[in-house]
Amino acid sequence: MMAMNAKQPFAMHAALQEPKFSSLHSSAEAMRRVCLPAPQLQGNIFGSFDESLLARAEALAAVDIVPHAKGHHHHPPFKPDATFHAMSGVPCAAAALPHPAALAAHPHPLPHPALDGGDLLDHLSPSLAVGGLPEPPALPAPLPPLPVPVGPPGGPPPPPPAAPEAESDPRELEAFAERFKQRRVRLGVTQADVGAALAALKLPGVGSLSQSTICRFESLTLSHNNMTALRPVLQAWLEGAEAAHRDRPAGPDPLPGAERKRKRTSIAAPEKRSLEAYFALQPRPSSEKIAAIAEKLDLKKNVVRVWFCNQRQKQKRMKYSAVH
DNA sequence: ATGCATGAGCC
DNA sequence: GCTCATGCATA
Repeated sequence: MMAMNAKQPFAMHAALQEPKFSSLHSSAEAMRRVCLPAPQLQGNIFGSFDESLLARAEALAAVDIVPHAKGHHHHPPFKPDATFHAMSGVPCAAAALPHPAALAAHPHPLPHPALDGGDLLDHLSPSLAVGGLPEPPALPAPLPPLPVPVGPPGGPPPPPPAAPEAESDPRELEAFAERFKQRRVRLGVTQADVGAALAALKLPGVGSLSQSTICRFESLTLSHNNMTALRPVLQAWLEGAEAAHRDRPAGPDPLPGAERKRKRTSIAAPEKRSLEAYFALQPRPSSEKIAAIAEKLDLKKNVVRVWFCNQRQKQKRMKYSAVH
């Protein structure tokens, strides 16, 4: 018993979600909508081929994707990887950024949609030809090793929270995330520590966060919105932590305590490959289709449903959803 | 560092 | 049922 969720991180759940970047998201949604055939039409198309499509996806997955050649890897004519496809619309954020390091690279199995699926996949690629993007060559240093010890001794320490009307520039966030990590490590603090420490800040509406979230923040694997919301909080912590560090560089070792419970079902590789193939064909399968897939793969329907949700969510992570 | 999951809010 | 922010459990 006891309150397992006695905390309430942000009051920003829905409140902060759409308001600010609604236009961004809307456009993304809009595009998706435009691209997707009408629900009924969808049913039409897939209705007729339903089984053949599923079978295809399966066959696809079964036949396997990577022929692990010795000479070289693989060089698909195009990136079918649905997970990263959305990126094509973000030349500014991802393409123009020479991230020095970090930014976990995800290994990607890449299903092989070099078939009819290609047609279906077409709608996933916006193929947006950005005409005249006012890309300011102003790209400050990739990242200064140690920016500035924000702390004028004796004077009023005005911690600049952020620009009044900050544009939440993706590059700015990237830079901050990286600096944050460096300084955090410098302080000898773990991601988990940071998460826990946030509660002590007693910022309105801010509780603690998990190691996962801190990690994701540092690796920019959060939505742009999420990154933007978290930045001020983490910045506040960082400043406070560095200040405290100047006082007493050593602190007592934190709490160990632990209680485990929850379990995590893991989807086997073959099943995962099938799911990826299905996803490439149809990222938003109907409830019925999900049920069918679940049955074929011998997985619980809910597991499949959640898997699709998570896949979609991945598509929207900062790196490529930071569209403009 | 990430995969699968939960839960809130919206439709 | 979906999206989003987040987290537990794990590779």
